[in-house]
Amino acid sequence: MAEPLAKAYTPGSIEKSWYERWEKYHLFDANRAELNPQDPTGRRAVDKPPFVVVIPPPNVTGILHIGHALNNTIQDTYVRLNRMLGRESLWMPGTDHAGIATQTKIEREMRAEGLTRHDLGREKFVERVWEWREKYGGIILDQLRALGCSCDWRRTRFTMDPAYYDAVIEAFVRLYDKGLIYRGKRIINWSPLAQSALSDEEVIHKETQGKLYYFRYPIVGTSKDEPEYLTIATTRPETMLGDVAVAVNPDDDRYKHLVGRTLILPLVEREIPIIADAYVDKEFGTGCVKITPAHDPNDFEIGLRHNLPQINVMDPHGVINENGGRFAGLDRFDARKRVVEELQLLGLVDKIENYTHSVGYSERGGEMVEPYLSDQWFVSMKPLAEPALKVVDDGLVRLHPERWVSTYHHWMTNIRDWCISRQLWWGHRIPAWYAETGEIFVGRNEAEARARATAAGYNGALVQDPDVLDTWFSSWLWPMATLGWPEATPDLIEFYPTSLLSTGFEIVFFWVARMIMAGIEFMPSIPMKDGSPRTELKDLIPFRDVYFHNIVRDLDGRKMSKSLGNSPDLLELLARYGTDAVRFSLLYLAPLGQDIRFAEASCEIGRNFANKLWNATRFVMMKRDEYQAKQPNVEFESEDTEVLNSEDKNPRLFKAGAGGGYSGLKGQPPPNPRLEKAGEQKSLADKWIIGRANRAARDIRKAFDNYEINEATKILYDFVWRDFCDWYLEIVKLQPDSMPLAVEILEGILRLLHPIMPFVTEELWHALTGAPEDTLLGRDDYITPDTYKIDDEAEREFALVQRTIEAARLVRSTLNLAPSATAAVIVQARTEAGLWSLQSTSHIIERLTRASELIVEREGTDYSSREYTSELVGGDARVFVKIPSMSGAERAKEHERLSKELVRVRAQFEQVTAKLSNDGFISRAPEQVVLKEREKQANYADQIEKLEVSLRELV
RNA sequence: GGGCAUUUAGCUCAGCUGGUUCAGAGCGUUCGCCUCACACGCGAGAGGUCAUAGGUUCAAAUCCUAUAAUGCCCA
Repeated sequence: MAEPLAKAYTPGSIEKSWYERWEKYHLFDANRAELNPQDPTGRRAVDKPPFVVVIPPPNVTGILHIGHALNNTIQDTYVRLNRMLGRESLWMPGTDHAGIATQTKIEREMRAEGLTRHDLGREKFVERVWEWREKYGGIILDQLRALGCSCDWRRTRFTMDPAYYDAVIEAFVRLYDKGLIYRGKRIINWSPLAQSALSDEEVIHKETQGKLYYFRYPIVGTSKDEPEYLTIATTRPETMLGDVAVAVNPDDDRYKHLVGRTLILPLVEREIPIIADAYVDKEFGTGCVKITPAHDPNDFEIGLRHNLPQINVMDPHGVINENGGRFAGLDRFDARKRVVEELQLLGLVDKIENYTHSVGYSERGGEMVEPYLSDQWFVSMKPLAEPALKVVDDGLVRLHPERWVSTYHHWMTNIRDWCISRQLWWGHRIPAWYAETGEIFVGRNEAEARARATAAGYNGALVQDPDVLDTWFSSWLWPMATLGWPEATPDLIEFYPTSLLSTGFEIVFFWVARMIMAGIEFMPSIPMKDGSPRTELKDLIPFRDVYFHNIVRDLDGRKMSKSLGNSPDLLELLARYGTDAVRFSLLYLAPLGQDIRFAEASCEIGRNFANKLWNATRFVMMKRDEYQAKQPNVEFESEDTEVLNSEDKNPRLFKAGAGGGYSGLKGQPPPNPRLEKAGEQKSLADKWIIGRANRAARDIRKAFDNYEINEATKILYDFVWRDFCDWYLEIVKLQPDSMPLAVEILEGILRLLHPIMPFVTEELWHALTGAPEDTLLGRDDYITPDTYKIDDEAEREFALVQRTIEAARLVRSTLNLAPSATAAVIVQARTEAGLWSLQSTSHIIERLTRASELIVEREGTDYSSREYTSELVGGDARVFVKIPSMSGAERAKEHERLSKELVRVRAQFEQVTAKLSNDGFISRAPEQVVLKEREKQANYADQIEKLEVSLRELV
């Protein structure tokens, strides 16, 4: 006999010990069948495709926040669900090296010691980063364990692992050799703080209150009747030092005639041309735009079109350089002031207006980003984007929610080249070597670069590019490289493409789109399982389904973030409420495509639910033991039996997938002594709960399939709490022979819940079934619904019983009857079928309405009187409760209640009557609907009559 | 400026394909209860002009149009 359970659920110790056992018995280990026939899990489904998820690699410097908790709970739920469905399930964990974030963190640490990275030198610095990562890099993975994540930890990968490093270099070399990677001078987003380029995606544009300055540039050689100046407008005065032209719109009649003339650039005294370019907006400012190719991306493009020079006036620290003449040495913001001041002295400032415009800031450091001309490496995106767009358009890769497809489409068709070089030391060093001649040789290592140089006839010195690659240039290979790419490893062949990617939509372009491109570009070199070439897009894509999870906000709608300080300490939250509770609560609150408003107290939903489940199990176990003591012929056993495996001998009422499982019940349930219908073995309540259980199981699967995770969670919550606990367990107290069924339903509930609440369900399942320690629910079968057992008729019939009981309770409550007090109850059914339902459950009604005596009969006698008060059960039944000692005050209260009801019913009667007197309705609405309305009308009329009698008699 | 989404009870949100006694759940709140699993609980109640204005329809929380507010993405 099992140990009695504690009165309340305390998660702490249970969680730790179960996680250890799951690892001990290899629950999380995914294995390739043909490679490992002696699989320790002893369960292999070669006939089903594997289920694979790669974790969005958390940043090594990070700690788990609430958004991670949600995303990883979603992944774990799907992985565990599919594992229980018998698919070989792999959840690949790992972290990325987060170039900028990590380097910044270490440098900050060093600053405290008075050191810079240059004091250490590149090699020593990188060594120090590695030391840091050995020490702290695993923290976030341990936190994922605390969350219950069932990752295959043996396979944990890091983007700087030697093999992964090589994969990144391999990808670079292949793209370079194909001509898809090039080096060039471009305007990039420069962070003066990080001293590095940032990709477009790392820059956040914010509306910023600035000024619009109007400057006059003197025109060269003006005649008397011409204006002396051309006035331009700019938000960044300091860049005028690098101006090389002023552009006007070719259709602008105001300036048409000036095109081809020249201006004197004030302060610098450089003569620059007036050009015409369609880019210029006639309406903006004065219609004249200064052109600074080295400091503005649009100007850069115009400069190229017009063969203009590029004059860079700033150094990497944002300080004006020698090209700025006497302004050299000034910080960019000081230079701005000085330029304006000097122009004012010259009388060349026309006006200065307040102006709100969009300015780029670094996502990471928050500093203002400088558009900056420099030598960088780029990936040509157009050729990669095309097929990556197609696979989403064609539905080979499905996005959830689907509306992201159009956003994806828009981005992919307007894609710009990807700047992949970063001026950092921590990361994958660009495998390019420069010759003294200026030639570039790219190779997988120095030897290869040297060989290529030699082949090209160069034998001099080679110097490697000092820069590293963008972190995303490594993580875009994540689904492939974690499985072994570029080698055709068995893992890669078995588990690629993966099944599901769950991530936040804010990185759809950083990461999701690029992984799709990488898969299509690089996977053709990996053969299929049967050795044939991999050619079809469906085999090249990195994943089938992409789920964009919700953003977690606080109750004020602000995004939870470290900087705002509104994000709860997750580990503390897990400790306080229990991991299962937090997981359940997050999923319960997470509708598809909507943000979550989360407060710590939201975790009470899950905590209370876990406790409810715990107590339901505790109760069922107690009752089962009692029942067993009285029914020695029915054995509850912990061992699985062949009987349960055979559908013919014992069709289970609510059954786990393929293998049966542990209901703790051996043999057939005994015949139920309360037979309601000839030939029927099960009571109405039994048929009802079986139907409800199978309905829930069906709807849950459907919800999971549609990524309506919160829907699945709600169905479970309602079924367990409302149907099973509120009703069925109360009934089991009254019909003990339903005990075996209750055990079976509960056992199924634990299975259904396990992917969401793995700890408590595993614990309770073992307590309930007595399964041995190494037999894990997490590896057992999920519930396969039998839709034919969904019993609409039983649900209708039982609903009448429920509503009848509720009606009686309402009367009792209105009259302040203590729960312990009993009263005589008369239940009248309107139809024969209703009568049967109510009679067959009279033992239930009697108890749950606290009836001292109960009469169930057909409608007829109206008992309304000073002793009897009544409540209508819709139009289907009526309940009388006998209160012989009703006081005047109580009668008044009851009178008020019934009067209100009468008002309500009359209003409904009016409404239906109005509808039915509408000729349009009668003639155009479907016959069924009209009939139903007529029925309603008759019903309401009847109810009105009854209420009127009741009210009269009550006085 | 372009696009997407949201607006239903005090709060957080369901309500799918127009018609189910359609206006719901949880939290909060009010009343009564330690009713032999659970006070992290049980029973009962109060509480909403479904953002606004039009339209389609026999019939609109639901479909269409416009407007407003809020949020996000892109420029």
